[in-house]
Amino acid sequence: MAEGAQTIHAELIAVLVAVTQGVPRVLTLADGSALPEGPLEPTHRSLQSGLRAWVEQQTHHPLGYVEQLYTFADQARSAKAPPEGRSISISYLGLTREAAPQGAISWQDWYRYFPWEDRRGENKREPTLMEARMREGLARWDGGDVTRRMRVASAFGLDGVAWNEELVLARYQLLYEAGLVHEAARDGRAAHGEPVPGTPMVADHRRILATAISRLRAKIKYRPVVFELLAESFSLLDLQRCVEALAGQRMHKSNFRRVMEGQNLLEETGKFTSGPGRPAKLFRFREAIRAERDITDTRLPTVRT
Amino acid sequence: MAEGAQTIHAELIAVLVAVTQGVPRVLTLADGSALPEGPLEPTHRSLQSGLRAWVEQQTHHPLGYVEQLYTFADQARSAKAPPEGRSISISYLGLTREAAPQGAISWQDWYRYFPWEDRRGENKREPTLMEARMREGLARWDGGDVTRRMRVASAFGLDGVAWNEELVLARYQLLYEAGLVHEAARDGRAAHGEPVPGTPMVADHRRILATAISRLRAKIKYRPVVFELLAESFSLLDLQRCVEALAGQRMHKSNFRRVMEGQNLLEETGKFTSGPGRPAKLFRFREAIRAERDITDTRLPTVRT
DNA sequence: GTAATAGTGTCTTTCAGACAGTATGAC
DNA sequence: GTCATACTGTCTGAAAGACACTATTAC
Repeated sequence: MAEGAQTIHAELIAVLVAVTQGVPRVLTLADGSALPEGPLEPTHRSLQSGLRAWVEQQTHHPLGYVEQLYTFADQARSAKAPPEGRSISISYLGLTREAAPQGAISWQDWYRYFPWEDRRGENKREPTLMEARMREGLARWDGGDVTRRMRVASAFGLDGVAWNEELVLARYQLLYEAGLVHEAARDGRAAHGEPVPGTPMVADHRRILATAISRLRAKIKYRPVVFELLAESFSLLDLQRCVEALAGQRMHKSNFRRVMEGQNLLEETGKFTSGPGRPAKLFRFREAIRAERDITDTRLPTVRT
Repeated sequence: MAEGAQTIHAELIAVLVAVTQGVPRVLTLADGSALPEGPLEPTHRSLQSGLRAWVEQQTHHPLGYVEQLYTFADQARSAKAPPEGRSISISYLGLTREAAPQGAISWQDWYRYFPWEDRRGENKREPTLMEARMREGLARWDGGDVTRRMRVASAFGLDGVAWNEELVLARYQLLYEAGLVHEAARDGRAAHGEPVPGTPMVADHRRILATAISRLRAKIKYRPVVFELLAESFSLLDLQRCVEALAGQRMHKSNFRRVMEGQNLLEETGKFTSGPGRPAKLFRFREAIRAERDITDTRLPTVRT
């Protein structure tokens, strides 16, 4: 390979997630149209510490868990980059608790961008209007092509395939290809129907958010990271509601409890909630687990209500 | 964040994996001391296509499956970078079949770098000399500290914890911290015993390789990518040997078959092997699966012999 | 008492893990 | 026949999944 002497511009993009009262939220610019990003500083020792420093300065809140997501450097992204150069964006997923945002940022319900990913309210299973429109557009796009139809069926859980909550990115990608999200029209793609509900974002930020959600939904199943999103002490139902918020699906109470209690991740605080109804035991996360977060296994049930 | 006007140098690092006759192999420079890497070219449309083009030019072999691994940009890495700038390395995992290497590269058994990760020969379970030395060094390092001892136990499967073959990176990291790999001494770390067997690599290449192995061992369990490593048609035992090579563990034959056959990933070719012993049915990978590689679930048994 | 929320007991089905067996080729 | 390799049948125990039940508070 020859000399690579072009000007390169490197940026960090953060997907910061919190869960507040059963709503998964993501930190965005004030109008909710973009994820926060900033250039990589020469003073930063490493990418991760750079991101941590920057986020904590912006939100005045410590960042519990940080994980690298993906690095993008497509030429297509370079429109906003230095004229003769290339822009590299390194995206991160971070877990926190929500705090009053400082400056030109705000917290948004992430299902605002992906309404079809929230299936917690759908017990009766009569397909919603949105679902109907989505299926129709996708059917028009596949046009009978077997491969396309199979991709749609696997991603959206049709034709006898079960819904898999981790396929957030695959679903967004299909909707984009079928021209059913606003970004597709913006990028000059042919539409195969009315755009599906859901707020668009700048550039490929919505795709990055989809990547983050996919990753987080997969991660909580085998690594104890949910706790970064919860308060110091919490009831088992708080924990369940938090997981359900992330997964976009309801779960069986007794199974959830059985699985959580069998793993020795929690310890009782001895305190209880108050208010109407029977008081709930409060738990905390065992301290040792935090240290071995990357090693310790977790399991979660996959049960729908 | 202020203006980030430093000179940035971006490189691609490839971890190319093939499995040949039960040996997982990785592409390295001729002497096996480093992974192949090259600068990101202005002509490359995207990172992935840049890597693909470069690898296929080097190896004269198409690259089946490519996945981004991790992006590094620590200041510590910048020693070899432009004097006043920063170096960003984007690493990729790629799966191929082995071909005669062209130029200054070669294929190496990956267990050459991680002898402790190959547990296929250990039925009788008397700890090897290497294992004994490793435990001794790690015990000296933990020095009775409970947190350290628990990290070691979880990573290496001691004190009643089961061995988890995915924790390749965690194990390497612990050995590094304990000063038991050559890179630790090179970087000026205190040693807590004789270095463990295993060939060192340049800079943090061995850590990158550990990341790749971890990722691949996890991936084959839930996504059908093993097939990128196999010939066009193969027997079930070929498939099993390939998975065992990657996982570093033996598996039960009948369970393996039951699981593979229950998934509708394979189809019979109608042909058979010849040679001594009963001929084996030859299978091929169903073509539809390749298209939905990223969506289709796989399962593998986790069984030790 | 009722309403509301917390928490438990247990049945069924599925499947991972384990082992022992039979089948078909070369010689 | 022996040896070598391919393939199959079936038992067991631990879970996931599903449902119905009891317990403790506020009012």
